[in-house]
Amino acid sequence: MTINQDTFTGEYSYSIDAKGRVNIPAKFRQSLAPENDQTFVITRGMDSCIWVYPLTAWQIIEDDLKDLSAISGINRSFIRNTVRYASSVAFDKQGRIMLSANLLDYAQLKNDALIIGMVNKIEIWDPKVLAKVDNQNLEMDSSEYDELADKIIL
Amino acid sequence: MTINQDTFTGEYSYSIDAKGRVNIPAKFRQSLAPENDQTFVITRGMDSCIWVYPLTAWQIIEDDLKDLSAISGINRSFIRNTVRYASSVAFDKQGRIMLSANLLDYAQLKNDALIIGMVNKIEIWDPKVLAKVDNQNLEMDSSEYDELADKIIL
DNA sequence: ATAGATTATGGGTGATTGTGGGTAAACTAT
DNA sequence: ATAGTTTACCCACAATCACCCATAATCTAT
Repeated sequence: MTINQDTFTGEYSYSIDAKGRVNIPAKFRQSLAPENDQTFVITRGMDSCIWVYPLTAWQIIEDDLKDLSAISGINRSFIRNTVRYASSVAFDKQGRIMLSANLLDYAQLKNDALIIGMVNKIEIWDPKVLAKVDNQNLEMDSSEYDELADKIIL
Repeated sequence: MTINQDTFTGEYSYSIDAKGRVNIPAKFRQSLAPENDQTFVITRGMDSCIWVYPLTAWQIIEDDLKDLSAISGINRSFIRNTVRYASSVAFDKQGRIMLSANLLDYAQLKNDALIIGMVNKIEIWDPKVLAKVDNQNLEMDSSEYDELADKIIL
């Protein structure tokens, strides 16, 4: 029934239409807390994908950034790189959000999108790009993986 | 739809016309709090760019500057360089502000401008200048950067 | 199994936005 | 004062976007 709010799990396959719109899975929309006002913040992910945050989760990040003094050059460049590609988007009556050409290009998205719940955020991938990244990860040394396994009991 | 007021994110590409006018992104104009009276304060940034503050935010900075001791040389030069070139500008019916020849020259702006939301302020860059600064930052020592990344969980 | 509700996808249209230019008032410098 | 320059305000247009409706596929509940 009602699981944790603003928490997302599962993988969904959607299409991107000619206008650059993509559907947010109904389950994700339903678990979005009301105070988000049907609004997400989308930005570049650290891999070649798009990150999607609930609005309120992103505002916490912004508040942290506000506390950084702009006198420090490192702070300025950190703020710039974090915020630069972020924008808030409300989903329409059909549950879709619009993706900018910039983000579509960055994530190499064309017609199809894989949408993945990442607990506190959502990732939007091009299927082929994700498959490639998955393969690279398989070849990685698994020691780091084991480290995590100690921390998180499945 | 009402996100945080006086908070800016995202990157936008605009052109500077022959009269030295540049558009403030519609999203930024909308998130500007009404008490600012459609007015920003523009001044030289600490990088080669123009900083744009909501009027009320700038007034707070001025108050803070009053409290800074003038004994410190750093303080004096900071006050001098930030306040010296500051002026308030209201945007016109089309949402544009005028940039003085002095500021255009400082930021090496010609025909194109990248406008970046920096949470509590806005930066106006020449695209090539920003690209160069981005590259310099990549080469910088990243330990301080990692420290920030530890504090602010994305 | 069937009817009703929900969901995914496509398209149309009016409003908004970005950009260019025009004109008259305000200001400068002779 | 006058001529030249700059600024403020106005209108125009093309491109984009937000919002609405339509339809087919899928899910839900009896």
